[in-house]
Amino acid sequence: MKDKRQLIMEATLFLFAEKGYEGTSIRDIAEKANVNVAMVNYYFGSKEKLFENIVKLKSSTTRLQLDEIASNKSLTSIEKVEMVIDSFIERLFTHRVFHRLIHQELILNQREALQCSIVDNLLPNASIIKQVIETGIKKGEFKKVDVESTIATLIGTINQILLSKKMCNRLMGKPDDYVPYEDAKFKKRVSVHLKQLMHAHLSNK
Amino acid sequence: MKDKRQLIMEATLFLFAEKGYEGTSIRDIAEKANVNVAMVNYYFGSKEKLFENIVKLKSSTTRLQLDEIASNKSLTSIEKVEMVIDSFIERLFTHRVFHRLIHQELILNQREALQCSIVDNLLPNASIIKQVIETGIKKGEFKKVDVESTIATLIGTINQILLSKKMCNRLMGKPDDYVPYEDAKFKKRVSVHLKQLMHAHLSNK
DNA sequence: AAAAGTTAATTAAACGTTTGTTTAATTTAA
DNA sequence: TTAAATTAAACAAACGTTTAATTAACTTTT
Repeated sequence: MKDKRQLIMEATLFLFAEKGYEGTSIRDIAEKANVNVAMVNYYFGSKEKLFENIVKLKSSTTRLQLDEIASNKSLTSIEKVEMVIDSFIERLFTHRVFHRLIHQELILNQREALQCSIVDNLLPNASIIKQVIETGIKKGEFKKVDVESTIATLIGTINQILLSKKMCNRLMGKPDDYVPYEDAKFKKRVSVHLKQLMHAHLSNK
Repeated sequence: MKDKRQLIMEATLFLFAEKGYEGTSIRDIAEKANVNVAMVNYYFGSKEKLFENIVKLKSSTTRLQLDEIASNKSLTSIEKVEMVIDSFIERLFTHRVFHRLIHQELILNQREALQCSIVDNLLPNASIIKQVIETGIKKGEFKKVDVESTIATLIGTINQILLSKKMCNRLMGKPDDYVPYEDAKFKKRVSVHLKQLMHAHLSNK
């Protein structure tokens, strides 16, 4: 049987992403994790500390793939961008529950400290892409685009698709009960779109 | 002196967008609007109905400009896209507080009915853009792109910039206390980026 | 190996607040 | 005089958290 700490964190992650921080009660969490209410405060001290624990744990595993791509010297800039796109899509789609949770916190302006730690954890990823694009521009492989806005487009497109299932399905012409995030075809579609988009936007053919 | 109904709705809009639905109490609202707690339920019946009232009121004023652009026959498709971009940026930047609020609701999966009415109100705008792009493709002015994904890029880019000030500033290389949304230069920057992007992505030069 | 002792894990119940909402009384306006 | 607007106070329910008692899991001692 699983560690209760872990059971609680998994249940919390799921419920927070589904119903938000304020919308989820400790009793909800305890029920979902099949533990006594008191266990949550026993292991984590408080609801807010439980939240911080989850964010820290989940954030610690990030950023490895991106670094690898950026530092690979046998790739052209556009190849790197394409790999970054696939890496991003794969990562965000897989961790979409957590992704939705941290974006709820970003949109909300409460819990300043937590928001800072989220931004600090997300930004290095953006910086790697930034570096890739800037290098491409210096080498003359890319046009002189607005690098920061281009990153906003990359991340924003994926977020637009990822953060609201209902909106995504309606926008992409799918039925309401369709679950796009587990469909490999759908992932491929987003990947192809972003690669075409970035190629047209960046490449100095 | 202003109508109390309106005072309550304005205070609610501000607080909901700032602290979320669950994070805002009726007492918070009453204090901000300088009215008695009982006034909220007296005028609106319940917290949830108050929410619905705000969404309906704010949504009713949408969609007029976009229709005008789409049906203007003296414009080329790319000109229409450019005008849609500016119209979108202007609109979302101006109503960014409300915009943040409804996106909180979209990301959360509670309050199904409210989510539906939000999607129903946002989607027609997307459909107009869709129609513009599809017409451009049929006329041969545009490449055969993934129309739905292209719209996700358009909206997603603006959302990425609009929904979190902290993330926006860090991403765009601005100091933390900078307020991008009231800076005309910043709006211009986003507009220029999106137009360049869409031109490269769509145009069949 | 059994018993006793010690710590950790787990529980049901209660704590004091805060929540959205309602009541019943009072003031204001028509 | 009548209806609408406004108020302070109270309502029950739900909240995060704590308590005090009990069980389980190890250690140590015999």
